[in-house]
Amino acid sequence: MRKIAESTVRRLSLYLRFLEEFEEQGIETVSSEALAARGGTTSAQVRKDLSFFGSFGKRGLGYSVQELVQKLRGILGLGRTYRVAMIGAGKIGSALVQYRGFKQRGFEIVAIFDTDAAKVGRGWNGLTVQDARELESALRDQRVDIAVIVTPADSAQNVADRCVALGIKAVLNFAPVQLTVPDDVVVKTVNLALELETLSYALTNR
Amino acid sequence: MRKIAESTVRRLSLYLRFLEEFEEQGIETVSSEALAARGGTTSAQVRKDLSFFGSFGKRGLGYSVQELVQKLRGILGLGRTYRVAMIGAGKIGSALVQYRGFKQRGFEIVAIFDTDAAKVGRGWNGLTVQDARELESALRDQRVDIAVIVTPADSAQNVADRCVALGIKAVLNFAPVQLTVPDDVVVKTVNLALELETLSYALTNR
DNA sequence: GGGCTTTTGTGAAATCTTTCACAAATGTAG
DNA sequence: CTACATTTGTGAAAGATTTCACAAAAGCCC
Ligand SMILES: NC(=O)c1ccc[n+]([C@@H]2O[C@H](COP(=O)([O-])OP(=O)(O)OC[C@H]3O[C@@H](n4cnc5c(N)ncnc54)[C@H](O)[C@@H]3O)[C@@H](O)[C@H]2O)c1
Ligand SMILES: NC(=O)c1ccc[n+]([C@@H]2O[C@H](COP(=O)([O-])OP(=O)(O)OC[C@H]3O[C@@H](n4cnc5c(N)ncnc54)[C@H](O)[C@@H]3O)[C@@H](O)[C@H]2O)c1
Repeated sequence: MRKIAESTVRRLSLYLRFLEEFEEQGIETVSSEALAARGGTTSAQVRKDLSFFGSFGKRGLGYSVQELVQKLRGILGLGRTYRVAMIGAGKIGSALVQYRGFKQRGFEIVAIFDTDAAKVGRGWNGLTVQDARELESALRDQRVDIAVIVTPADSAQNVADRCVALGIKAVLNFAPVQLTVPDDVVVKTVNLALELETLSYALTNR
Repeated sequence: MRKIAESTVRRLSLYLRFLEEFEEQGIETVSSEALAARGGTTSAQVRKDLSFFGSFGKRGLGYSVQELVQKLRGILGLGRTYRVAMIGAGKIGSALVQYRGFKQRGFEIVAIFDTDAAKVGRGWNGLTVQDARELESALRDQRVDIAVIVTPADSAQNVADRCVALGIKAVLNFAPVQLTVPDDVVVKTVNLALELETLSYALTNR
C-alpha cells in the first residue's frame, strides 16, 4: 500500500468519530462539505484523504454515513478488538484502566503489571495487578497487541525492550522519554510536557 | 515574528529536554549532529530549526549546552511560571494534579473545580476542590494562564466557553471533542482514541 | 601565520501536503 | 427525456517542510 501521511490517518480517525455522531442522530448521507465543517478542515481535504483508499461517495449526493463508517473502520483496522497490557499501576495507569472509552472503542485491557509489592495482587477494575517480573511468562500465554507504558521515565526503555522481545508490535508510551525500538514496532508517545510547552510558545509569541 | 511550524516548536521542546540531560551529565558543548542523534532527527533539521530564531553555535565547535538551554527556554517562553486551573476532579484530573512533572517544568496548578458536591471541599494535593459554579468568581481574583479541561466530553465545550469568557488564552483539553474557540485562544487536545487508532492503523497496514 | 579539520548557517532543491478547479457522475424536476 | 443542480474524484498548482550541499567561520597544530 502506498505510504499514507500520519496527518491523513489522524483525520480519518476524526471523520469516523463525527460520522458515528451523525449515525446516532439518524443522518443517512453526508457531503464532504458537511464533514469538513464538523472537523474544521476543508471539503477538498476530506475528499483527498478518502481518495487514497478508494471512492466511497455518490456524485451529487455525498457519502452514505453507514457505509463510510464501515469503510473507515476497515481502513483503520477497527473491525476487531485489540488486547492491551498496561505496564505500571500508578496514577496514570489507574486512570486509564478505569477509563471506559478505551474498551468502548475496541481496546481491551487484559493485564496490568507493576513492580511495587504493595500493588501486586490487588484487584483493579476486575483484573489483578501482576508482578512485572512475570511479564514474560504471563504474556507468553496470552496474546497482547498493544503495550501501554506508564512507568517512571527511567524504566520505560527497559520495559519497551522487554515488550519488543515478547513480539509486541505497538506501544503507547506516556513516559517523557524517546523510546528506541526496531523499525517494525510502532511507538506513539504522549508527552504532556511537549503539549504544555507548545502552549507556552503560543502564549509567548503573539 | 515569522510564522514557525508547529513541528519545529515541538522539536525545539525535545531539544531542550535533551540539552538538559546533557547539562546534568556535565557535557559543555554539543554539535547539531549529536543533538540530532539523541532525538532521531538530522543535523540539518536541528540547524534549520534553530536558524529561525538566530545563530547560537560556533562553527567548528558546536553549541554551548548551557547557552542553548537558555536560548530555548527564552524562545519557548519558559522563563516564567504558568498558573494552571484544572477543571474536572475525576480520574485523569487526579493523576494530573498529583503529577510532579507539571510543576517541575514551571506549570503550577493553582485551582481545581468540579460540579460534584461529593468532591467539592475535599483537599487535593494541598488545594481545595472548588465548586465549578464559582469558576467565574474565583478566577476573577487570581490570574490563570492555562485551563486544563478534564470534564466529560459533553460539558467540555461549555467549560471552554466559560474559560474564554474569563480571558484565558490557552487550553489543554483531554475530552475527546473538537473545541471551538476564537482565533486568539490556543487549544491543544490530547485525544487518546486518536493515538490508539493510529496504532491500530499501523498494525493493520504493514 | 598558514594549512587543516570541524561544524555552523543557509540558499536551493527535493519532497511532502494542502488547496484549487473542473470534468464526470448522479439525482431531480419539469 | 432534457435541463439543471449538486457533489464527487482527481490531476495540477500552490504552499510548506525537509534535505542537500557548500561557503564561511572558528579552533588547532606546526
Ligand atoms: N500522572 C500524570 O498525570 C502523568 C502525566 C504525564 C506523564 N506521566 C508519566 O507517566 C508515567 C507514570 O506516571 P504516574 O504519575 O502514573 O507515576 P506513578 O509513580 O504513580 O506510577 C508509576 C508506577 O510504575 C511502577 N513501576 C516502576 N517501574 C516499573 C517497571 N519496571 N515495570 C512495571 N511497573 C513499574 C511503579 O511501581 C508505579 O506504581 C511517568 O513516566 C510520568 O512521567 C504522568
Ligand atoms: N480516564 C482516562 O484515562 C481518560 C483518558 C483519555 C481521555 N479522558 C477524557 O478525560 C475526561 C475526564 O475523564 P475522567 O476519566 O477523569 O472522568 P471522570 O468522570 O472520572 O471525571 C470527570 C469529572 O468532571 C466533573 N465534571 C462534570 N462536569 C463538570 C463541569 N461542567 N465542570 C467541572 N467539572 C465537571 C465530574 O464531576 C467528574 O468528577 C473525559 O472527557 C474523558 O473522556 C479520560
